[in-house]
Amino acid sequence: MEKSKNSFDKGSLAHDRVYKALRMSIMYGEIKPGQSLTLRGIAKSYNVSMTPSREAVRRLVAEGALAMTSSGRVLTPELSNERIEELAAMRALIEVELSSRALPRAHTALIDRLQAINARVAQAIDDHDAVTYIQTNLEFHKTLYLRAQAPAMLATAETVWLQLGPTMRALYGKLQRKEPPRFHKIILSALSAGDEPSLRIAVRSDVTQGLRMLTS
Amino acid sequence: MEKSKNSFDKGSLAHDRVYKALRMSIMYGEIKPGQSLTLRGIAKSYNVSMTPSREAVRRLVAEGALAMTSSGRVLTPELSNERIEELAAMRALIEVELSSRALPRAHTALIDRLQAINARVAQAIDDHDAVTYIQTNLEFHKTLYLRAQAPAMLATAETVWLQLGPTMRALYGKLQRKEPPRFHKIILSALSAGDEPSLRIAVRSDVTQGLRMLTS
DNA sequence: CAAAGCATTATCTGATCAAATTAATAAAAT
DNA sequence: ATTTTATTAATTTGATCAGATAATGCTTTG
Repeated sequence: MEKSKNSFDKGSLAHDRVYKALRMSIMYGEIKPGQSLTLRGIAKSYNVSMTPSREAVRRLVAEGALAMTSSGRVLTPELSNERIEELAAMRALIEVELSSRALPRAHTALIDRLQAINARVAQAIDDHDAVTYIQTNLEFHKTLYLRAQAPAMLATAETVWLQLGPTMRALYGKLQRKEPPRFHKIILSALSAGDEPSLRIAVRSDVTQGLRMLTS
Repeated sequence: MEKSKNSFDKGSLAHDRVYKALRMSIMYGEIKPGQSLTLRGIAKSYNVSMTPSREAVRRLVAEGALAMTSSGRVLTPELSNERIEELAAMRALIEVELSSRALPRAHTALIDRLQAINARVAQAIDDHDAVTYIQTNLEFHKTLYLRAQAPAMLATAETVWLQLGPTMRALYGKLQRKEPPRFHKIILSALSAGDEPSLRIAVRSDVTQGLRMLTS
């Protein structure tokens, strides 16, 4: 099939494809902090021109996933300890609320799915696969929060994840994990028991623990 | 002086000028919900081509200030009651935290400035000037939160304000205010007294009260 | 009320311009 | 003579515009 350049199928616009691809690379930590990107380079990688590339980049800059110098150069931001602490606090704030809202709607089917995802997290740890680990870990949280029926909050949470992406990758390198995150299991029990206070504490701990290690 | 088209003075890029102008119009409620915009129209209004206009619009869409149909048409979003309730909950969550963090650094100079701003809020109410009311009201909050030294949280709060802009304008129309928001005064007293629990309750109430009226 | 033609609109590419970065070269100091 | 600094040229890079293309919405007609 020919590469029909000018047929925007409305589901696959050029800038959107570029955005999604870059977003994944960043959120899952495939791009390391401080690395610089050029619009022409991005354009070439995805077989598009500069305009859609710049739109994708601009969007990611707006979301805090990329940084721009005063001259318009693009690079992945290196976060200060203060910024990491602040983002971790936001995760705690928002995700605790999301889990609370999800709790009344969390039935067995959901818990089973979470358990399955958690198994994949464990597998990624066994394989020493950092990208898959981050990906499945976030999938665990997102699957739960989706039940909260709070799209604006979820979007905000994902924006924070995006900003922490490169950092989470660095984190994974430091702590040599051997076992799946223990708080995930506590989250699952609290969910089954309908125990809101425990759930809130467990989510807060899960979200905070790792990041705290980086700032010390 | 000639209209030098291709001199980007780096402080005044075309897309940035358009973005800032549109953002202000939206946040202060000058554009009413449901109103539709065209890229060509925006481009013409600001004497630029479509490319920077689209970038500005895209950014605002990413921030939730504008919505796009599947065909790329731009319009100010009309928020459902659920969405309004959710955004108000986010304001409460984040702004309570911001005020808590600002409290230890809030000295007399800051409180004086807040009092001055509050006087301008009252003036705007006297003048029945909705735009200035919303503007100064947000300035009151922002001035306080700036002291929290938490740029990521503040940015998130401002994004929420942006999404609520058109709604806040509608709100102002419904409740015919005669006096300045009473919670502002409680916030100021709590600040002076260093009373964190009162501050948190006052901020939460101030943020929640008005929006709640809209959803009923 | 349905269909076809017309006008409007957004998306993308390629070209052009200006700024910024890098490379190269010359000058100066140790 | 070697290293450092200053200056200048060349290259890279981002921002913008105008034009071409295709999809969408609207109007008119059967």
